[in-house]
Amino acid sequence: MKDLLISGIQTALRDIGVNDTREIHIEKPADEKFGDASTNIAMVLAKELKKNPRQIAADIVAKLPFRNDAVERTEIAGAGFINFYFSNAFVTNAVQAILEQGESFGRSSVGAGKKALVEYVSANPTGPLTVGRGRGGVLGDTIANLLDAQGYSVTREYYFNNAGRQMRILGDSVKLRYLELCGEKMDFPDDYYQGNYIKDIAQKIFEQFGDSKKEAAAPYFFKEFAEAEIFESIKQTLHRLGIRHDSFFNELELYRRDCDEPSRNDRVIAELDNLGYIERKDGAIWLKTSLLGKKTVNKETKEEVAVDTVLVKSNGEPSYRLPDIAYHITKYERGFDLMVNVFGADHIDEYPDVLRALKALGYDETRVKVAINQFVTTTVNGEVVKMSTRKGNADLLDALIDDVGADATRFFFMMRSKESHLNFDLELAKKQSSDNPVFYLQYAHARICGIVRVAEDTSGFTAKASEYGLLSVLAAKEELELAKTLLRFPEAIEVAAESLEPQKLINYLNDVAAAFHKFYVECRIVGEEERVMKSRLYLSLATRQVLKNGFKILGISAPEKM
RNA sequence: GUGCCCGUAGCUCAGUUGGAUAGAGCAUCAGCCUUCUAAGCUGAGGGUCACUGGUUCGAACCCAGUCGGGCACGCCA
Repeated sequence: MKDLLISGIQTALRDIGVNDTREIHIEKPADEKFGDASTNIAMVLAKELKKNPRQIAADIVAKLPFRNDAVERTEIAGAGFINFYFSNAFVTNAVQAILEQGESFGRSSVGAGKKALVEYVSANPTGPLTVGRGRGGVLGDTIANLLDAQGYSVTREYYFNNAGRQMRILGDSVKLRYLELCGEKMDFPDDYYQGNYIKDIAQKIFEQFGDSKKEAAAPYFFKEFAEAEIFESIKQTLHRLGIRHDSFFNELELYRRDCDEPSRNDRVIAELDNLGYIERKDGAIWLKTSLLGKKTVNKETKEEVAVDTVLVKSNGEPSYRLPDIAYHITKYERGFDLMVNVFGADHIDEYPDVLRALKALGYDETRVKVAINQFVTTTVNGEVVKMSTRKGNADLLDALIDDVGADATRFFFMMRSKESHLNFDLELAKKQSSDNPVFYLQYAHARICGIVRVAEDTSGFTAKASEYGLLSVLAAKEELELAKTLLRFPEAIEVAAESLEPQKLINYLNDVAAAFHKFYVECRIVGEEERVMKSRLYLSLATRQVLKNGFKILGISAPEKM
């Protein structure tokens, strides 16, 4: 529809002598009395044509080429808006198309033939997932679903590191707890992992091996045992939320040297060196981000200074930025056209360095999109609970799912814009289980299922494609309003996918549910004259289809009874 | 101090990328079930869109500055 309007306006513009390919903005007016769609093109042109915008609007309208009957009438209003009113026939025909397309309604082919990689969760296996991680996981999973709906071939990836200092501390923490179980009294350092899960893992080892591991002959035994346990629990938690990954990328891959071949990390250094972006100083290897536009301000002098970034520490170990760069290169090599990274606000300073390096190496860095989500503040009875895996008082994602269920958990994480801090009151979420916002949407779906069941039982209704034409009977205000809302679904997905904001899809589905509930209250279905009843049943079925398709993308269930 | 994010109704937040009278949920108040699910619908009250300037036909949205909150600023990841 939008395309039809735009091409029509372009034709009209040509006819009145405005010849350019400017973007024509079409929007849905806030107030229904201003029609179903409107454009501000006349006001945009007013300045350069030096004419009254209303006059320009009149000129355009006079030349609009709509020969078919999709647009019933066109009006000029306000300062020069051109408002379009769709015909009922156009709207009801489009609803028929929803029923015909079924599960594929809303899907698009704009990403067809393109490969997208979405990286999310990517927590190192040092402990159970926290509530904060859950938000990124849910957002990533849904963004992947959105891109899939846009036609992309999507790979979901989890990037992790099972080496390094953090993992050593993990192994040592488990070992200490284990030795305690073996009856040895010892101090447990503050900077070790304090969580109860450490004790649980130690207990498991003790039950399995008794005190036979006391001497810790294999230095990595505790670390590896703990890693396997924790990874399993992370996957289990993700599974409860319907989050899955197609591939797990181990950071160690980037360090591996096969038969004296340089590692991927080595190659990044060598290539950057060739390009003159490497400097060796103080025993470390630096990326000269000073040449790539990185600046900061000196605290004392308040002058802007260019700064460099360490890639390899003086002890010979790469800093995390080097493997990050190498990792991204594997994404390009694997042929991805779009790479989305979902991570928390604490990584906000990291990715610009990576992008700078990629650009310097000749990669198109605009193919990388970063979706930063702000933190989740968890409160209990109004008091903020701070999260820290190390401290062990973390509010665990699993506990949250136990409390409010998977649907509500997913929904809460997505219902706020990802740039906003999410205020998740655990007590409230528990209590709210009956008037939780997710139920507003699901209730609409369940209601439709109820109506259809009654229609089947009382009048032997079964949906038949040959009867879809009865939708043309629809005429009531609430019916048409609902129908028009349903038609916006493909655009809602597109906007949500492009902005990487699942929340925009939720807002749209809220409109659908609201429009349906209003329709339900005003328009009886079962018991009405047959043609009316059926037209309303088909409208309801189309609504159910849109809700169902939307829920699938959001990863929440579509209950038939509530 | 520097960078990013946020500041909109009593509370939690939307606001279609600069449009028409700024919206929803919760909370408060007043209505709607002998008929398909009242987890719903209708209405009322509630606003200096943090503040000050600027840009223009037009600003919650863009620019500059100020105030307040969060996060990050390491040869940790």
